[in-house]
Amino acid sequence: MNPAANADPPRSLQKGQQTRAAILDAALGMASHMGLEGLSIGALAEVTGMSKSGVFAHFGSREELQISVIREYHTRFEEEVFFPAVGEPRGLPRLAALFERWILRVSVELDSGCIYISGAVEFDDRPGPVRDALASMVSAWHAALERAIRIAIAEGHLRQDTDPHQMLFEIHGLILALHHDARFLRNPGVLDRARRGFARVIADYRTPQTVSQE
Amino acid sequence: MNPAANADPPRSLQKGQQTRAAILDAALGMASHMGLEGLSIGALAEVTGMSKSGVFAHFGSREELQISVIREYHTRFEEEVFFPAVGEPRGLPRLAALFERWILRVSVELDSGCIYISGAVEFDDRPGPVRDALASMVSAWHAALERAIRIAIAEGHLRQDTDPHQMLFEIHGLILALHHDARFLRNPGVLDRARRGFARVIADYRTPQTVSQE
DNA sequence: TGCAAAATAGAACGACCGTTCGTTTTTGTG
DNA sequence: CACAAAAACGAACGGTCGTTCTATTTTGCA
Repeated sequence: MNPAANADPPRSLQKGQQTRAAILDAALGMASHMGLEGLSIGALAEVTGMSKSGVFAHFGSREELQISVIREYHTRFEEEVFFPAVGEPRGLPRLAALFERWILRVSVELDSGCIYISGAVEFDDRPGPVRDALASMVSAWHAALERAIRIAIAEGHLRQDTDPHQMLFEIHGLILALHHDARFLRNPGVLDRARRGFARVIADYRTPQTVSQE
Repeated sequence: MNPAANADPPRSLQKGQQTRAAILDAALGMASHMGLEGLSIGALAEVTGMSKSGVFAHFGSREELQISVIREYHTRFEEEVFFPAVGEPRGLPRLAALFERWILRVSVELDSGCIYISGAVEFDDRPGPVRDALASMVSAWHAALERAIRIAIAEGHLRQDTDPHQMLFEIHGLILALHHDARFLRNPGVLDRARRGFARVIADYRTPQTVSQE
């Protein structure tokens, strides 16, 4: 049925790693739509044009496939959100860049979905390696954000008595609300709502004197 | 295996409605843990001590079962969150009561899960009657909240230029962050974080003069 | 170019799924 | 008490799932 789908394969990777990457790419797309629990090796085989056992052999188990997908998502998230933003100046500019890239990632994902968010709901009651992998990466991301907040405090951009945990909690809420309203309710204009929410949070935690300084 | 589980059945309902209610109760508990997609008629039959076909006959299809669970959750949510809160005085007191009961519902559900939230993630990419039922009830709840905000504006408790949609967006974010951090990350003390976030939102949208008035 | 190793295919498995159907039990009532 | 209606059962169905095995093909290197 499927005309041979491999066009100009780059010679940089071994064949195995190459198809593994292709499978992982398809799996990430599938998990974004159907969730990590919606991942099916059979469907994945159909999409990639290989046999079920061929797909299976690359991961050894469904659970390992799910974890691989999580790791792949983590890598992309780092590349598209974290690394570009840490190039910004320390303090508020960096924090704002992190947030802006974050909301773009979540809302570009109008048709792809954030695995961190959907995974958190899917696995909040399912102990095991998948949940552990997911939780550790979400926690790492939150820790990075909290670090950015602490830097902004140290730089004098935010009030000295700012509770970084609390501020992160509120910012994270804006992301989750954006995800919910954009993907589930399909409300238009939610991206700007998230931005306005962020501006209000920043305004609240900002040092009074810097308002006129900048 | 299972010793006859029906102890003193109330005579108010027909037998059919009675067992249907029992099934629905078990289904709600199961859906809270495994999600609406995790609902399985076989597992439900085992829990209630009846046959698969016996359970099935009460709903006619798995989809209808899911919708029934959503409706049941809606009813309980109304009873435990909405109705008691609308007894409070119009304006800020009522809005605060709605929020307080809401966060309790979400965090008491440390071991039961909010179907509105998990369902939104599960069905954001799955068109169909289940998604429609879920969306209509979530929207109804949001509309009720927005109404409460508008009343608070009309009462003069909140600034006249308050954007109800925006404020709802931010409050909803607090709920979602609470749900995420409590259930997935299992962070302690998140309930108070949600309360502090709410207080900050209120403070921002409050009419300046009322601060000293009360 | 030849050959071991890696990659993929293909068939089969046991388990669970939702659903159907015919039968049996239980219910409520005239 | 009898009897029709409602409820519950039990077996079977076609399907999909993850996984295992053995064979076949493809790869990459000596």
